[in-house]
Amino acid sequence: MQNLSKNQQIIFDLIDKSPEPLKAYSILFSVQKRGIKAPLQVYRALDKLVEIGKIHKIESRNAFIACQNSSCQISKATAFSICESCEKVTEINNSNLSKYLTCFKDKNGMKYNKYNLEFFGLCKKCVSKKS
Amino acid sequence: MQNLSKNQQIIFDLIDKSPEPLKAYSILFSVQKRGIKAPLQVYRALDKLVEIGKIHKIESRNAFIACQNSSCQISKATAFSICESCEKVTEINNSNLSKYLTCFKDKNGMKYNKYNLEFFGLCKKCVSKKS
DNA sequence: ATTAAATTGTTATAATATAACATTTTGTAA
DNA sequence: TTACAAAATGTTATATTATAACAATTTAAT
Repeated sequence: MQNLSKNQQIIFDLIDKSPEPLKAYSILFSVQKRGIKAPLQVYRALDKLVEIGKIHKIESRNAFIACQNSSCQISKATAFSICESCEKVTEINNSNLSKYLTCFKDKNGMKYNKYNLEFFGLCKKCVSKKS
Repeated sequence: MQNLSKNQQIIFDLIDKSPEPLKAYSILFSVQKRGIKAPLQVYRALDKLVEIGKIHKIESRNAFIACQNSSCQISKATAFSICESCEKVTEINNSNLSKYLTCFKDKNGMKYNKYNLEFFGLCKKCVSKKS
């Protein structure tokens, strides 16, 4: 596995340390003190980090999270749980699920090589708050 | 089920007739002749149509498609196949899959009430073109 | 008729993302 | 060790997607 470039490393470190998904412009704001001044610098690093599987994009939130599974692998099978109250996002690492979806074949005869799944609901904490 | 308002109906008809997912600003362009002039008018109709389950948002594409299943139900369990070559999007209606995902429970103890799944790959046509 | 909820109209602006072009750095093979 | 290609960077401008805020109108149920 290749090493990260300077900008990629700066941005990966930030995302990796964050307890919550980060948005591109919030990343931009955070790394301006480190010399990254333009949106495109952020987006290019994000694209690369996604491509090599170090981070994932949470599509429904336009935000990025560090990979929690095997941090160097290209990610073709991603699943997340998202709390609609506190917005906590967790990567799901469940071999039964990934096996089921990787092997899934629909009647349309399409050959899948990738999937992304997002579950929505209330996390434990938020469920108990509401009761 | 309630009737659609004027703007909602105009925009739903457009999406429903389209063979491919439509983006908000392309919708705006198409309906300007019918008196809808501002982005917000489009987004408000889209929000409502999504809420009542007449259309779905394809999150990875920021585009909207008419529901192919039971067009009046609130959609809490959506799955799509997306061809990465021709961008054709099809709603997957597979009871085994929806049953599996609706019942899925992860070890985090979170209570899911909704999911969205997007499969990516090559459709039949595009697979044969490449060979 | 009254009234609350939903919808519409409108202007402005926020948030997300890419185009285009020039330069520099990095890895690798002659 | 130089030369070369690929990757990464820097920069300005702009495209695309989405919402805020406020006023007016329509709809549907009393």
